[in-house]
Amino acid sequence: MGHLPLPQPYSFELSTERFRAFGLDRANVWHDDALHRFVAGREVRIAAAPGGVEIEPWDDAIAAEALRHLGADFDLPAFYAWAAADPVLHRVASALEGFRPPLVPDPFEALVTSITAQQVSLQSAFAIRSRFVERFGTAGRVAYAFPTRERVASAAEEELVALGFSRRKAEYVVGLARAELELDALAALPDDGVKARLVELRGLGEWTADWYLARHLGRPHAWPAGDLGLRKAVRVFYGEGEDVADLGARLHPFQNLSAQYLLTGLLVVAPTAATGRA
DNA sequence: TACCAGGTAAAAA
DNA sequence: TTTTTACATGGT
Repeated sequence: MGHLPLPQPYSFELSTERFRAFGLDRANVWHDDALHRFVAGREVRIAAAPGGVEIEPWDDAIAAEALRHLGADFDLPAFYAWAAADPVLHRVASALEGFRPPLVPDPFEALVTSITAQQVSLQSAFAIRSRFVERFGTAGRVAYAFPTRERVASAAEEELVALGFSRRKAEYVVGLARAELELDALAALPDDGVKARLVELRGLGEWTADWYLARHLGRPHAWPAGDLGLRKAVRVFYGEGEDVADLGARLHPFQNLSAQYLLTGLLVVAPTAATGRA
């Protein structure tokens, strides 16, 4: 067991909202007031602790990956100072002080997670993805290790269809697993380069590439302008007249944090307005 | 029941 | 070149 300090401010409660809001994700299990998932190859339990989190079990590799996973690299004080000039963002950021968007540690997990969420509700996506994780992943005590690329490469598309994947998405996921592209190498490329490589693969479009930049690589300027949830959040917080692409340009250089604050704001700040009837 | 939900590729016009 | 359609599940 180890104590992992995180840059302040940090709210464990707000930062883990995503793991409770949409149903069960077998690879990121909220249980017993803690987040259970595989980090650096081992199943860990991450719980709130003064000034950060406590992690069990503990070693240097786990600590390093957990830091990144928990969003330690985001500069929240700089973001808040900058957001103070925008009344809308200031309101949302103030209500979510200490929210650090978690990053998906594994690139394959990030992409498959996005594919499962294409077009369908997050509730549906979580349900289908959990069945996939249980079928092809490795069971731990509480959580499952997300299926490896190698395991999925050897799967039959028909096996995914049986879990509720559309035939098209089953082809995307197995095709991605079997593709030549070296995912770890993408981290060395600029945003545009990452997107160009990803959208060459069947089933990975601009939306998926944007979320890869935002949720896996943690790139500051990522802005998934086509995302339905983000579009709703912009409508709710900025009003009908606001153009999502224009707003993205205006939110430079904090597009990623802005997008994630607006989306979490839908869950936490304006649950009533989020119905779209406000 | 029908419609919508954190898209994408392929067919049709 | 631009527009339309199919896709599968879960919630309402």
